[in-house]
Amino acid sequence: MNLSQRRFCNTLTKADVGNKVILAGWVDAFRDHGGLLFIHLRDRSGLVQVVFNPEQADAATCRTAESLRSEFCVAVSGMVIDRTPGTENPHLDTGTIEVMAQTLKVLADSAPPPFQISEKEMVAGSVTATREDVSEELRLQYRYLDLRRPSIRNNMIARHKIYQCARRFLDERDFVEVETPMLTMSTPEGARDYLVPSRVHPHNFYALPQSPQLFKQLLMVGGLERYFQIARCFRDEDLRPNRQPEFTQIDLEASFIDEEFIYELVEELTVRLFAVGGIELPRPFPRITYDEAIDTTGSDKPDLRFGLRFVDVTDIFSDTQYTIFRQILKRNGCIKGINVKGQSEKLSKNVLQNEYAKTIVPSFGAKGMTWMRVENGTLESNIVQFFSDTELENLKTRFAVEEGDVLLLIADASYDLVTSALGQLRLHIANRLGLIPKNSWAPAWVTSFPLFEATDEGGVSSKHHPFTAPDRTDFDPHNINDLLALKSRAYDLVMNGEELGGGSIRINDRTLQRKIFTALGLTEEETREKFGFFLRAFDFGAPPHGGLALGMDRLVAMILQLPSIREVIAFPKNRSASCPLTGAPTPVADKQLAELSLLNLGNQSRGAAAQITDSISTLSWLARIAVNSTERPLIEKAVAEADALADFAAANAGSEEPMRTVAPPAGQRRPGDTAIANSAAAAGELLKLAPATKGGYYKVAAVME
RNA sequence: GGGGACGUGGCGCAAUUGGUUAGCGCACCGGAUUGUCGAUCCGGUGGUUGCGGGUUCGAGCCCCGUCGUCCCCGCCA
Repeated sequence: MNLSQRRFCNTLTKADVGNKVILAGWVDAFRDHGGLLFIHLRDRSGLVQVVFNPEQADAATCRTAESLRSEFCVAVSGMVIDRTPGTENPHLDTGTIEVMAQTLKVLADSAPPPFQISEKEMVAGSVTATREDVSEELRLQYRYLDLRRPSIRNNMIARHKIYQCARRFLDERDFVEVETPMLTMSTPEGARDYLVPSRVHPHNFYALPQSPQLFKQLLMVGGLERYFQIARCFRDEDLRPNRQPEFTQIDLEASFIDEEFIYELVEELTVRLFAVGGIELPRPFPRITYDEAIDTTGSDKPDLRFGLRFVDVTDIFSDTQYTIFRQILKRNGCIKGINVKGQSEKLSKNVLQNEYAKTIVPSFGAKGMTWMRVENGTLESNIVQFFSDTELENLKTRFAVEEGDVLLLIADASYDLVTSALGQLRLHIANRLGLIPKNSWAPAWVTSFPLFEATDEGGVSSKHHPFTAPDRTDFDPHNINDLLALKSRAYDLVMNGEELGGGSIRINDRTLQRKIFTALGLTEEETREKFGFFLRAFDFGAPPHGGLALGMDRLVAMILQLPSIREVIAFPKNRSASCPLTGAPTPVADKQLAELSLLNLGNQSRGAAAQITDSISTLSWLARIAVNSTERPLIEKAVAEADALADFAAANAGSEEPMRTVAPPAGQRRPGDTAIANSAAAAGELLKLAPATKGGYYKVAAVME
């Protein structure tokens, strides 16, 4: 059998009847009727039924066929024939024909798979047929078997088609696909980096890119004008269901363009990508400002598939007698609510008061929730008696209430808290009551983000990244309020309450960039150290440019209407960022560590003195406390004494089990009853050796916090 | 980093709430079976209940620890 001439199972049709074909694939199912024997042969394309009939095939072939088991890899040659009337299988694409086997070759036998690979319900088309629910851990451990399952395999193929669609389109629009380095420089801002130690440069590290951000901007300085890349990105953060430590972005950047160019380009791209999945997106994509999104949905990635928009009712209660509201308003708070139209039957008094007001809404961070139901044309609730007729009438008008409506209000002194809690409540209610229409798609551009957000230390940090252009340049980099009022030329593409991607128009002006770094509290020196190579590029005629990145994993999962991005990634990692298939990450041999200068094996290349020096450097680094030259000999002495004591203890310990503590654990108190401040603290010298300060605070190691 | 849940043959689950020899379905193995397609029928193998301690006459079940997985929050410029 010449396998290179084989046909794909699912491509066989009535037109092939009478032809001899060669097939290869895996045994999906077999049914031995004693003599007559059927198998479903599966390859990448799908299934076809192969029949072994002792009257058609020789005895040896039939004997081999009897030994077949699930997942044996086989090659078959035979004649395509019409199925006898009454034996067609309407649930199989190839159900009107079958292949009468002539020869059979077992290419590889198979151990029983750890879980069922055949998705028989696809064949049966029966509502009662459900695939076994296999734990995802097991699926990932045997991902190569999981990938044989038609649904996962089809996800991979669909992803491929989406990629090719993106490439074709961007090529049409004159974008150049360029690869940027995987081994690059650690950037201090943003998420945690994955670090790669350098063997050639001891104690130096590469970082895996969190995104190609700096490089794609350098490509613009480099005159490529239009760049894209399907780029792998790495972030060492804790995982969430739809987050992976390595993920894929379709990353693009263009010169001499503005926001409108990006909106047009990415809308067209997105529409084409969704069309691959047979989804027609509504156009044009609406735009909503960040402020409006927060004000009406409580989210910067609003789910616009359904209503439940926030209505502000703060002014209605300006003179209220209701104590809770009055106190909140006295503190400059606000009151917002949503009208859940015609759902009072599903939201009983009990559910509203005991579930929502007492449990669910507090879990969203709000202190409480006020609810009112429209019954017989009036507002009913547990606290309605505290409100004046005018207040109630105003509420009815403001929310345009009708019989059966339910009003849910959240009030708090903090605007952010009200919008955040009400936003979560909005989603909770919509999910619970099934208010989100199926098969609906609500793309939107979110624009005019704040450029900065306040940090805990009293400064500001970039909301997007420090290279994002602000909407105006006449700000004072030292005035926090001025900075927080700045908008950025950033934009996010959101769909159905998920962020598909985002980007911005970048800064290409040196002076402005420097001003931004000043605002971020970075000194000239820090800036040079962190971004020197990057800023230098902007001394040489950097063109105006901007771009965007789309999260491909989420995008593909959404197009294929799958809940998890792990279904569209060939070899995903689990929640603890490890790979159940390979076991990565794994320990490595000491020798390997030593070669990377990550471990001192204590060989002849380093003496004992060098080791002490090293451990003091390590301690100093761990504690983030500088050790100056006068202190160093003292600390060396102390460490040496501690080592000696440890050796002495080890030598005299005998067979005693080591103890964690010599004294029973108990609360320890300093003697006396008056507070004593450390004199060094009073003099402001307690942390004078801390190597870095920011916003008037000392930076200390996480272990000290 | 904080909180919650789970862990029982290869897989998915049960075990009347601490009481016989830990059951069931699928898978697997053997046999029967010439039109099945979730084939069917008959028979069979397979478990130190994640691991380590403890309480008890007795632990799958209770307690402590540990490992692993999942969910929520923090985190994710």
